[in-house]
Amino acid sequence: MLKAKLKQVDKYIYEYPVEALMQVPARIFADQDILADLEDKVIHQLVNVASLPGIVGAALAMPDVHSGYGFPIGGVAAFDPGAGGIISGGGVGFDIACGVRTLRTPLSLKDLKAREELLADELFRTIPAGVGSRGKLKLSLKEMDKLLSEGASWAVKKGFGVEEDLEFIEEKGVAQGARPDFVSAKAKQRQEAEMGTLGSGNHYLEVQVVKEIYDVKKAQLMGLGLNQVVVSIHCGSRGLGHQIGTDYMREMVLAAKKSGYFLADRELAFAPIYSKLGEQYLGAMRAGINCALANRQIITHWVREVFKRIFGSEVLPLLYDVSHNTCREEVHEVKGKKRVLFVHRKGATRAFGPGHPELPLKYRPIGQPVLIGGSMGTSSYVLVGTKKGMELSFGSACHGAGRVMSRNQAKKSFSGRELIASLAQKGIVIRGHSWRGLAEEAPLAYKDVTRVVEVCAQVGLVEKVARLEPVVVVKG
DNA sequence: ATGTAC
Repeated sequence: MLKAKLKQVDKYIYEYPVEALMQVPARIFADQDILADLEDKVIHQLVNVASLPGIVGAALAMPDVHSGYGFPIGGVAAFDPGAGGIISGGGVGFDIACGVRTLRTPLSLKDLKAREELLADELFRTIPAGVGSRGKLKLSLKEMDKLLSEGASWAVKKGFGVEEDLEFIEEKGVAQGARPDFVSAKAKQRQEAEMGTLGSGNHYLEVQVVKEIYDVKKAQLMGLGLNQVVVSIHCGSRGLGHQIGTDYMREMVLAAKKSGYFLADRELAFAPIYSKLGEQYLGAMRAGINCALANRQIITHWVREVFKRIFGSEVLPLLYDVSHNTCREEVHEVKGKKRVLFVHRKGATRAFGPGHPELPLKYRPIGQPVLIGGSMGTSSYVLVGTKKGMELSFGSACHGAGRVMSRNQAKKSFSGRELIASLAQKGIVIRGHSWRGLAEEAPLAYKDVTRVVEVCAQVGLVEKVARLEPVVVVKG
């Protein structure tokens, strides 16, 4: 049991000390319950990450951590390119730039006036979702390359959304340095009819109500009030991101064999940031980020059209958009020195503190909005990043509830029909594309998101602003 | 997460 070697270093911080090939310690943000459920495999994966060349500080795990492909989901690791730092496909994940965005509406819960069923039908009809879902757009190769270079900005130019939206997306809606020429033809082919689709698994579109406010001032600044209706979209880069992951993880394994790098786990294959393969993956991954940002932007436009048809609502303003599967070049202060680092966040959200120059002026005084999606039928949270988070976690926080049960296990344990009945009892209207898919997302297959958020808040990585509850859920 | 196996 690797868990036995964990030492508590602070109230909710546990550390696995440096040993063998580790360059830095591993650190887990958790309470007793989360620790009790922690898989040994997670610690093993963290130890592997902590042993990678050029890692800085510590290999980190958020309270929603669970084991993933090579690198834990809920993991954060920063690398110094000048110190031999690496980039790993497994450290980003297959669904590149999977993320959440939240839109404000001018409606309060009572304004829905029992039109939840109609709203659910219209959203379900308008936004394609489900495994292998194909959209209403078919892109030429040339157009695809523009999209991969320009992200959400491409979508806005095409009439999906408004210029103001870009201000409220990380990196202003465009990952710079994207290289569509480093993305395989196969990846582009898979995506040509998938723009503006939600996908499956834990991806969703939810109409939610602000149920609780923890910080009135910050909520006001974000334009959130009690009982207000908002819309959250959780999806990613679909087939394109997955194919980029597949292509480059294979290349990274081959490169290791060729160059004689030691791989503790072939799923955690990597390339030096300063290498041809490292540059290629970075360029392709950034193209994947742009794909996901454009995807959420297109869906946003269709959500707005539905609200306009049903409620006559004007444009629903974008509160913010976060991506939780990325590797980004950022400046961080380490032991009093500013360093350029490549921060992997896999199932972890960027959570920059107040004053950070990357933040839109509107939010700069309070910190970056951090959007946390719950499991199906449970709460979501709006948080903000903190100064302490900049010091403890390279400005990062959790991303959601985190699985405690595999998809297969959940499929065997729960029935989609029963889930819908129990959600209906809570007054939640749900539309899904697959019974089996619904069972995989049963709330009991996940940790309690409230506890996960509480640990992040207690450690000081974030401050709580508001809690949202679903009213209408559309699943893939 | 994923053209739910290459």
